[in-house]
Amino acid sequence: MVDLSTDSDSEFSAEIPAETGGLRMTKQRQEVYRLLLEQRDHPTAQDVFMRVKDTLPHISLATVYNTLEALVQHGLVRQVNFDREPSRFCPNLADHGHFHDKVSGKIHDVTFKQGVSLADVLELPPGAVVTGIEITLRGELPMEESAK
Amino acid sequence: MVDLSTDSDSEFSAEIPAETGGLRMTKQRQEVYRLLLEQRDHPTAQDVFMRVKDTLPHISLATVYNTLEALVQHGLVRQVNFDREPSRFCPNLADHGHFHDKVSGKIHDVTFKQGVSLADVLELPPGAVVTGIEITLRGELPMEESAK
DNA sequence: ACTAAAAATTAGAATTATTCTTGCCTGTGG
DNA sequence: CCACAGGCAAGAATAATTCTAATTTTTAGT
Repeated sequence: MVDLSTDSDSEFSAEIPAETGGLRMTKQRQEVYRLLLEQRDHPTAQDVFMRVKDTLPHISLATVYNTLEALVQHGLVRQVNFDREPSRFCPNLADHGHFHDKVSGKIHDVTFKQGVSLADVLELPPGAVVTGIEITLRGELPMEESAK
Repeated sequence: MVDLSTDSDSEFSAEIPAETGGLRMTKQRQEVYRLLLEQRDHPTAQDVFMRVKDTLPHISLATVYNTLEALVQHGLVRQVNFDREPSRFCPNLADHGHFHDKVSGKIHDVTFKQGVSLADVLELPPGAVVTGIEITLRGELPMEESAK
């Protein structure tokens, strides 16, 4: 317990770190987030659960779900869905889509070419305000590439 | 699957109608398919179930699921997913994406502008062979338009 | 430090969309 | 008529996720 000054006027303690989007960083959230940043292979909640147990053996699956939701709400992580498969989680915040390789089962991030905007490509309903985009590609990669 | 005739000569019975992609058309399948073609508002399996009961009161939900799956397998209908919501079904076979209006809850088909190909826009992994694309937009439409 | 209030965690129950199982029915060909 | 294949219905089973209730941890005030 660090004893903070009991001084009356005083500056307030550090504002919530912008980096975490105002999310209180508990052990569990730190570990889950760190793990997502470290292994960027788009794990499911189950995957995260199994991995995080190495460092936090007592964590519960519910906490993993709660944590992932909190990270998503606070904009630190994106939730990605393929058909009806379990959701996957991705710490890449840049605008991007996902290529799902049928052969290896791996998912690759796919960025947009410079200078193109989706509006250039799609016949949007007039007046539409787009707040979110999701692009999913399915296909195959030659072996050498999918081993990447 | 389809049993090809083992007969030596003989004409074959009428070829499977191309229109149905080789799917045997029962009452249930006809109704479900007709309904999808008629009300193109991207219904869920539940929606279809409720609607089709008007004409086939004894149909079961399992049959609706089976039928929708069969229609999808045979390429007559597309299955569309938004996040983890129940799947929706869409008889529009042309390449298109979906715009999900938060306000009205309605889903609008979004076609590609002429002459653009996704490969022009995305930084695909080298060698990638794309077999399927899914584009989902989320946002809002001004009132007049969403009433359309 | 002491305490009350707020937020997070946990374990397990509940929910929900979907799939599976089992038995019955129907249409077709021999 | 009989056998067989495919379809259908009803309900059970499954799987991902969410909810509930109880406990623990953190925060803030004094």
